[in-house]
Amino acid sequence: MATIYDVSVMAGVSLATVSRVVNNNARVSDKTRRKVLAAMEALDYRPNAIARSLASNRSDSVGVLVSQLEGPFYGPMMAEIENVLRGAGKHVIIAAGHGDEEQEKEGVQFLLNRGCDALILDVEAVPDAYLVELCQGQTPIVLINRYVTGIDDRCIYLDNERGGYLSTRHILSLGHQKTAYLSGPLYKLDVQQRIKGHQRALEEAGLPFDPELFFEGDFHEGSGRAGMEYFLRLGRAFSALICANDSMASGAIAAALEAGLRVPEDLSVMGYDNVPFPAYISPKLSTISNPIDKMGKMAALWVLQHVYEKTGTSVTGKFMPELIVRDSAQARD
Amino acid sequence: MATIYDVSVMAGVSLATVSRVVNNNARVSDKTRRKVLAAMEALDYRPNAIARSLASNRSDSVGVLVSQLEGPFYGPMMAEIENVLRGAGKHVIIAAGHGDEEQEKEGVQFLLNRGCDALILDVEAVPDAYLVELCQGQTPIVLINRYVTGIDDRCIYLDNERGGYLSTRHILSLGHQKTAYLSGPLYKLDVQQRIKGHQRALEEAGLPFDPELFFEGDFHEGSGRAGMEYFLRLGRAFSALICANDSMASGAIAAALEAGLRVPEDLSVMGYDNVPFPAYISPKLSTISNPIDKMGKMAALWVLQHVYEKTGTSVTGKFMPELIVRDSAQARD
DNA sequence: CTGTTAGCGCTTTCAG
DNA sequence: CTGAAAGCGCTAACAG
Repeated sequence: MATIYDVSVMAGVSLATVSRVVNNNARVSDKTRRKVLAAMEALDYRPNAIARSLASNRSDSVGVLVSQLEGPFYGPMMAEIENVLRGAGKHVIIAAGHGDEEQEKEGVQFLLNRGCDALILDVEAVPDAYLVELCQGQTPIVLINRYVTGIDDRCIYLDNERGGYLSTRHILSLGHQKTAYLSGPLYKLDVQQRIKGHQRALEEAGLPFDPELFFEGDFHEGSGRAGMEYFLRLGRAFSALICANDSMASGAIAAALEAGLRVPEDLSVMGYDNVPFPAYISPKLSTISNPIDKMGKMAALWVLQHVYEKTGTSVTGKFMPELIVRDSAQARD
Repeated sequence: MATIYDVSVMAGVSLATVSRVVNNNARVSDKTRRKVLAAMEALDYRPNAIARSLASNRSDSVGVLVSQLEGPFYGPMMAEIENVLRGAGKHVIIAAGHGDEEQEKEGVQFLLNRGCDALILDVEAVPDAYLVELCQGQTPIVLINRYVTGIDDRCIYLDNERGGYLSTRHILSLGHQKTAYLSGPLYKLDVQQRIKGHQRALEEAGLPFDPELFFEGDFHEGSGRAGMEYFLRLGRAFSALICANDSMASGAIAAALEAGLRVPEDLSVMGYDNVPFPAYISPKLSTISNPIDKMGKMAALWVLQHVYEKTGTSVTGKFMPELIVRDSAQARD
């Protein structure tokens, strides 16, 4: 691999001059530039990113930490981040936190040690205080999918209370009175907020919240099945099931169908997140939009503006969910 | 940020000694080691990965290039790679190639310049020759989802001809005579192989391949819809649709249902890939397993063995697809 | 406009 | 077992 030194020798100039033409950040005479470019070409010179980082203390790369790589949720987000950043000549280093505090912290350290110019974090297990402290550090941080007071300006998040409210209000407006709720892990803030919205809609309609018709799942299909089976065993009547995400809704529907229920004729089901797949299969899932991809894009734009000083559209932190009516929920007869 | 120098001063030893205890690769007296560890602790010292890479010419990170970040397909693969590597203290840098030759090459360059110790590539647009040359270079390469003669030992791939064969044979064994084929992009090798397998099954059954009942999609749901609509407009009779992946199968089923067809009563549909979602919704998709996650794991193991010299299970390159019978295809009445 | 010269933080011979 | 010292490839003052 040719180094900057090889190029400088071949072009008959100094290291510094080669560096200047590579970085295109200082005046170089046209003639010299041409000589250098020719040498670079001849030697197939590629600047060593590592050395450059060490010397300049920036890496033209931003770190992204997501809780998981698989599943339908984070893909679109990562794709958008990568898109925006790649367009600006920056690169993305991805790590996974697996929803575990230790692993999340480790991932952050890894990205920091690798000299990322900024971090985009989707973390759920670390405490707020840790994040506040992190924001004090040298490396700029953006939080996605989480709201932390004190560092509001670094947060890009969905109004989950509203999402929960919209979902339940839709069900109630269809005439359902008895509803079951299939929740995500209760320690997660967004889960709590979705429940809050659910309860607000109930209250507004003068309906009680029934803690028995409530099941705490883990956001995966399997726990959707488990939840449905639990509700069925309970033997309590309910005509609608409100789920905290689409994956669990899918699992629940599968279990319901297997138990001989028709969806939506016998049971209406609401999802949440508007993940791509369920829209394509029967019954199409009614759900709440969660523009996670747009949030990813926004995070990337924030980084571009604040770290790389590109100007552009202004960045907004709070996103609004929307009701998406399809076929899995219908009016109660 | 504390540097190795700060630690050496505080511990009253030389840089070299600190380096030795950090890397744990040379004998250091217990007493010295303790002093150093204490100093590291006190200063909250974190080795700078960039500097370490520059000096040692290895980065403890491996680059992964996938064609796309979104979609249900690559998530599980990346997750497995990350899992295996993280378990060995290595890290993953992910880039996307978007199925475009320029972007794929750029991505490879990026990963190379970042000093990755090895590359795991899922590329589709670059020519074989490029890959062969790449394998000549310093950085070890593993190819996933692609077979290139000459570098067989670097390839981890699925027997797609067999997958195509299994899918079609299943349909024919159910008594279907008229089948339509919804293909992926024809320039892709695996697509061509799936078609080959399809044709072999047809031939074996003494049935002709009908080029009219053939549609080239792009592997996304939208083209599944488009394909179905195309076949419907054609007005030709067929009782089964064989798809080159699950996403297109989902789209096709959606379009079929909207057109008033029942699946599988009026139309049997086969998918390919065994992506998570379609299993959970009605009708559950019959498909061909594509153990992409296992292939990812295998690639990571290869790297562990060949690059980091960890021993372990032996690595096999060729994976066999399996038929997964669910509900979207049934016997013709 | 161009060259010289210190480093960036760490690893790695080579002596001792 | 430990220390001194020479880089890894590049950037960024500072002179000229």
